[in-house]
Amino acid sequence: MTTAAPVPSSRDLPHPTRGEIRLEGVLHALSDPVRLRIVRELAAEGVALSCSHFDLPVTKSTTTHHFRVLRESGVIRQIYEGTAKMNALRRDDLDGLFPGMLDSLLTAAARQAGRHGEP
Amino acid sequence: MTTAAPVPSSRDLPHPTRGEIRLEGVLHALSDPVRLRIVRELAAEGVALSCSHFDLPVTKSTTTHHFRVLRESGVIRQIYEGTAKMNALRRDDLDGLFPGMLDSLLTAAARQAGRHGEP
DNA sequence: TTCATTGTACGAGAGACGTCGTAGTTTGAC
DNA sequence: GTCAAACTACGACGTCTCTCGTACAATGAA
Repeated sequence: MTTAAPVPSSRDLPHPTRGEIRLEGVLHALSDPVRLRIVRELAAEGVALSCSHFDLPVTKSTTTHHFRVLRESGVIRQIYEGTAKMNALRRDDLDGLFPGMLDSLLTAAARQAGRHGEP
Repeated sequence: MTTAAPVPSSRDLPHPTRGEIRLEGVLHALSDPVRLRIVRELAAEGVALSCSHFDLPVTKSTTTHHFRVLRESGVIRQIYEGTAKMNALRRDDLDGLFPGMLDSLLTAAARQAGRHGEP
């Protein structure tokens, strides 16, 4: 194998195109506490993260479900990388469609998290 | 009776306090097309509107349901005024809790509406 | 090949949701 | 007192959602 080529593994997953992303779907995806937490962490890290990186209060089956909801609503992009599945925020698409919305939602989530419990 | 006093009629409805409003609940409330439409219209008019002012593609029972979801999530405030029930956006509370979020959501909704169908 | 890691598929259960229709209550006007 | 208008309550329905457990598939390493 060569060195740096990010060879994408075989199987790939269905994603909505930018034009297919619906505001209602995005809001629904973010209205679940587990998913909102995932998105907050993705935004905070700024890079793609594997599913197993997250320490969520649900089983693996349920985790898979939540990541699928996020993907199908257009919030994240998922690609296989070896045995891991990497998840990245679709920032470009969301910012292109709804300028400023994602950031104000993330800010709102951070404020709420700050008010209650964890900083 | 006197002339201009906005005498509030007897029965009143349960509303969450500002501190009880949860982001997830607000996002869930706005993730339904009918409710998003109601909120957009309330924001556009800027004043309280009666339920019957809206021409929605659902029955009156369902309309009542949607207004209740909006009220219980903290998005709107409802007060009876005679036989009508007036609905107003809780702008102050939402802006206080989540600065800028409501406006960016409304802008996002307007952009999406502009892209598809009606201007 | 064997094995551990990572994640999926499938089915199931409990509950919430969006929708409706019918019957009822409250209010204000006549 | 009567009546129409505005809205609610309640029950029902089909669907979707969140959750889980078990069994399975793909990958990379030993």
